Amino acid sequence: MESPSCSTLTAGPLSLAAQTVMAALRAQYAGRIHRTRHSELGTAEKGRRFYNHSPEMELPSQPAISLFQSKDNTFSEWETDEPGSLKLRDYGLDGSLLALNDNKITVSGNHILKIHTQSEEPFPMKDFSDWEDPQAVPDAIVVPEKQREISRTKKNIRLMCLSEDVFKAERVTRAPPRKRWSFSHLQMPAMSCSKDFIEEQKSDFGRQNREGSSKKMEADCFEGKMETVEGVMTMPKQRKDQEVGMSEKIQLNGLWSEGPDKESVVYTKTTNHSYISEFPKQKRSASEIDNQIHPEHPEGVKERYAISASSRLTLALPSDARVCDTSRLSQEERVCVLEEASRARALVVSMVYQDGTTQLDPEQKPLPAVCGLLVLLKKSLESLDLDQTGAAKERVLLLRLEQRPVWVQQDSQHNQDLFTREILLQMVCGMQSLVCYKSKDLLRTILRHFSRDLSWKQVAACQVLDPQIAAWLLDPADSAHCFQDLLSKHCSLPATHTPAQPALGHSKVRTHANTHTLQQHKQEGQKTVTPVLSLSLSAMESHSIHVDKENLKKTSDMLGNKLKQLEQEAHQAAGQQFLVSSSAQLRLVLFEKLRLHERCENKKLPKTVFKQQQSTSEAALLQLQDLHPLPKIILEHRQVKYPLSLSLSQSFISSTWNQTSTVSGRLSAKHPNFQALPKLPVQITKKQYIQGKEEEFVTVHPRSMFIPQEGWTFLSADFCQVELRLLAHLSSDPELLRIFQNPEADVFTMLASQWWGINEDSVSSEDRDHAKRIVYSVVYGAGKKRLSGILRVSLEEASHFQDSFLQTYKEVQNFIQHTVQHCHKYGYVKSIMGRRRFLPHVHSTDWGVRNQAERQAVNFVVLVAQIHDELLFEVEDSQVEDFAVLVKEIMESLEHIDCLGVSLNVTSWV
DNA sequence: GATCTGACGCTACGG
DNA sequence: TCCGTAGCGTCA
Repeated sequence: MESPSCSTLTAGPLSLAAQTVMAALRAQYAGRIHRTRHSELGTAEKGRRFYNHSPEMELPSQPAISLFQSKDNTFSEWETDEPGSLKLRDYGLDGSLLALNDNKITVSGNHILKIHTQSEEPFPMKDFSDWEDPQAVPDAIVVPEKQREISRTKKNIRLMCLSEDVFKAERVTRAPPRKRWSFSHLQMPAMSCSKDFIEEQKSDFGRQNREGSSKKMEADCFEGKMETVEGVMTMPKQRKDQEVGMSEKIQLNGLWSEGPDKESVVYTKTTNHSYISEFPKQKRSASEIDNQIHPEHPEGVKERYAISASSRLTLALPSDARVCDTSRLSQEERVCVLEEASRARALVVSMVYQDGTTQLDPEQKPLPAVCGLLVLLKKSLESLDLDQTGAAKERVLLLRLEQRPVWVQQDSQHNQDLFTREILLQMVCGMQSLVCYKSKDLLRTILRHFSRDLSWKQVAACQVLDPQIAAWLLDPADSAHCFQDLLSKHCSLPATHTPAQPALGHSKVRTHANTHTLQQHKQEGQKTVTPVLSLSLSAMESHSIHVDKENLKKTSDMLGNKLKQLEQEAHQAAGQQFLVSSSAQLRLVLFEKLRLHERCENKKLPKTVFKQQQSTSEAALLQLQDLHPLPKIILEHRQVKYPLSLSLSQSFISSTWNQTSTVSGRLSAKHPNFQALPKLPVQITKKQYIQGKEEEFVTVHPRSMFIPQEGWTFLSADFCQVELRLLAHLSSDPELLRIFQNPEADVFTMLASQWWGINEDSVSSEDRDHAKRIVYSVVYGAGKKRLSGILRVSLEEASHFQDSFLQTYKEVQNFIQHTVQHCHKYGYVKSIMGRRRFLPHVHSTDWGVRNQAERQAVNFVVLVAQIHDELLFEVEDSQVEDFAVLVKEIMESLEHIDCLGVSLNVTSWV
């Protein structure tokens, strides 16, 4: 409100453009695909699902081949089941199907070729007999000549040459998305089969077949919903001499003891006929439920392939005149549509998932596979009549993102794919704005879809406008959970936009800003970051980092041993058995059995936050460690335990980055949280019980578990003490500024050396880290008690340190006071980049609550770093030097923003 | 009886 | 009575 950019934006009513964009999204939301709920299905449909095919349906070659390929979340096509056959699937890091055990499989990159044998045996033993040794699998795979031929003529399909590229079990174990069992290092995917299907096979299907009926059935195998199936197979209690193929072998290997899930597929072998299994009883996925029976029988093989998820999707689409299924357009019409797209002012997009939901629906826990995009071609940003009469004028395109086997594609289908590409390129490389809720997911999908033909660099100029981010910018603390929330929160009709609702106004304003050009975005720094960032994030998520599995195995074994040893020591010291990792049990031992707290009355031991019990935290144990050997053992145990708990089971990992989850404007990462990997190496004493041997120290670097690909190098660059520099700038404290004038100086090292009275050179990284924490805690208002706890000094000393710190840096204190005052006055604080945080609690009458808000205020203003201060790149060896210089230049150039009073120093190393 | 779930405690990380 | 992220483990 006080800044010029804001006042111009907030003063006026909601702009037409903003309203239009939101209306567009709302209209799209209204036109979402209807789903049939589970409860709406007749009971007869609940247990089975099948599709009808014409009798003349033939597979393209003998033996039949089907290609499974998906770069989205899961695979998109399911092949007709042979009677009673069972399928084991596995999914890759990106959710793509890696393997399907139906008799014989082979894997190549993202492509899966499945080869049916015409065997009568559902599970010919020979095919799986070698799976115990994954290396031997290729021998079991037969690739007929004919299929090799196909692979050679159709460039899109790469058939892995078995003799050259050995099928390794590791390929199968790559990045299991969810829980699964392990089979030595081969992890088992899940199996699915429908009981009803089998039974129908026996009765209906068999009879009809004999009668020459045109019906042929296909089992629904929980398409695209692995989690319902995965890890849910219960194994038969049969004799092992009854051949049940691979699954049985697993059981024989004792792996299923880990706990089959009763609720899911139960698999049994009966003596007289085939296998019986049941559907999961509860966890029916939306896609199972939504799959509709196709009302018409498509004819012929090529059509047969068209009955995939997206065609079912089309059937489920409401008869919305605006939706234009691009697959049904003629070539001429496509040209027209392309024209129209290029003329559009903005493209409003949302992804359609395989179960018929879209990005605008509430998010499901496991995201279904993407099978299409809805693209609204906005002709103008001014028209507001979208919901009413003008609705039909603006086209909504439905683009399918599935991939079909090349050999079943007709020319028209091929053309359609080209067309889809064209539109997508228009979207990401074109001049018009791209509006998308959760744009990161969209960009990631597109990048994956075109993994070979499109680099993230090509879409770098893409102008994505994301309402989710816009809403978050307005009120980071209260982010809407789904699009509908967002709509109801910010986008009620313009009439509700009253001056009494400043927050509402803001959101619309931001949306407004989003619909405008980047120049306007530049008025507030964060807006320029927004679109670019979601692109970067999607690129980051598409990239995975290798895990050094050998190293990992070695160290985790070592840590495991150490852990056991420490456990024993702890039990000895305590004089009883107890669960070392349980803080509750430890509390009993420390404070009820040993009563250690009574022996340190002069020190106040920390309490737990909620229950005000004796804490067993590090701070508490440190105070107790001189009284008894146990605390020390526990401390070491925890030190060892943590890195072990982070053990990864994958060869490649890639985090999910969330831009909108934090109130502070930073990024957060999940699965794994790369940001929280221990930075410092952990030193572990490896005691040798063999006489005459010295104690051995082993250092574990958790971050060394990640290795660059061959020929590439990690390049890390970070800002030096951004926050403290920022504090210096904000407070204009002469002392602090003086320190930063020396580019070589490391503040924390200096402080540490002063504090402990040692030479700067002998300050260890731990000392430095310690000093860092102290400085920040003092600056951000830690109490004297807290400080004495951190420093392990008396209250007086801590108090003295605090006073002297604030005396030395007087302006810092002024700055803190000023910030608090500002917060009291306006109810919010603003960071250097213009981001606001509202802190209603500053007006609280509760002293504690108010103080907390005040601390948060100070913290927030300085917590400006949008991203953490370190950037990690994976760079080709040959370019490392040049790249390092470039990165340093770019990062240091940021100091010009807002005429920062201090220079930003960037260090980089390889 | 096995399994799931949410609250809580603690520990990393970042600043 | 520094703050704010994620993640793991225990326990009811």
